[in-house]
Amino acid sequence: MTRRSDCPISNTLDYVGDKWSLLILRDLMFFNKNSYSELQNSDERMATNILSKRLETLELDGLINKRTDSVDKRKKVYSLTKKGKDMLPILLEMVVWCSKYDKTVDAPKEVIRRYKTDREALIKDLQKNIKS
Amino acid sequence: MTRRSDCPISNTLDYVGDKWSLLILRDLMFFNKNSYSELQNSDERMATNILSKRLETLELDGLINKRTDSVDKRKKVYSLTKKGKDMLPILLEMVVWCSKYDKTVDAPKEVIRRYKTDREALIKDLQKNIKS
DNA sequence: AAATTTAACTTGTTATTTGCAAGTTAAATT
DNA sequence: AATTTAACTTGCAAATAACAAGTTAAATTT
Repeated sequence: MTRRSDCPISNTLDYVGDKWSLLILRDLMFFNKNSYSELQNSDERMATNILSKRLETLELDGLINKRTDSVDKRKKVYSLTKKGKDMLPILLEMVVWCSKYDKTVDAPKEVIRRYKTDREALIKDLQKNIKS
Repeated sequence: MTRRSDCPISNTLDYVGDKWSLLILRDLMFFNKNSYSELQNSDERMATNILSKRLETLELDGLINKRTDSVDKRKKVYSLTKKGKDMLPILLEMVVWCSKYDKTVDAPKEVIRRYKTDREALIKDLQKNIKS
């Protein structure tokens, strides 16, 4: 999307302010998914053409990398760049907000607990565990 | 929007995962705007019918309140609920992320500085300053 | 008190984006 | 050689957003 203003929030939304991009980042971040088919099979069931387009723009925007698997040449491996991994705090805050206001949601309790005591360390830990 | 899954991130996006909602919250949060015309005149220039619809759903979702101004009856006053104010950390993380990766953006330096030293206090301060 | 302005919308209409179903291609497996 | 799998693409319908213009009720000006 074209830049709407000089506001950092607006600008961030120009990157990921659509219905799907942050869910792709979530899957790469928290569920260690890395292939097209894994991404397609998440609970929200994104349409294949939309997934394809989003992956393309996320790559163009430098949030993810795409490479071909060295053993299975059909397979493409998607991974987060540093820029992409650095969106983790945004997603974490969404988890925290939602688990406060919607108790029916599947929030990981251990994450919520650690968030309250040592947020910084939690973020580093979570980022460390992301597959490159 | 209808709930896509039980994921807290997906669910948060079902509230505010469109192009405009978070910008409305931003204006109410950081710029102390409270009227329709003020919201309409932000840099991104949202179309009036879209603004109208978004305000309606944000109110239905319990993120904002709408009341009639006591002196000028034409005027509607929009304000954030606690639930809405609690989205501030999400927006703050967007400011932090974007100012790290796009130096051409108008990020408030004092906020970025305070974020690094005392995030907690900064959030409370910013929330305290929001007009009810 | 009538005419004008203002705030907050609504109503068409067009353009863009999303969603669904089916089809394609190249590589791997049977 | 035939089938399956992974990662897409294509075409079309439905939903959403964008643009321009019009409406309504209250306030202000003349």
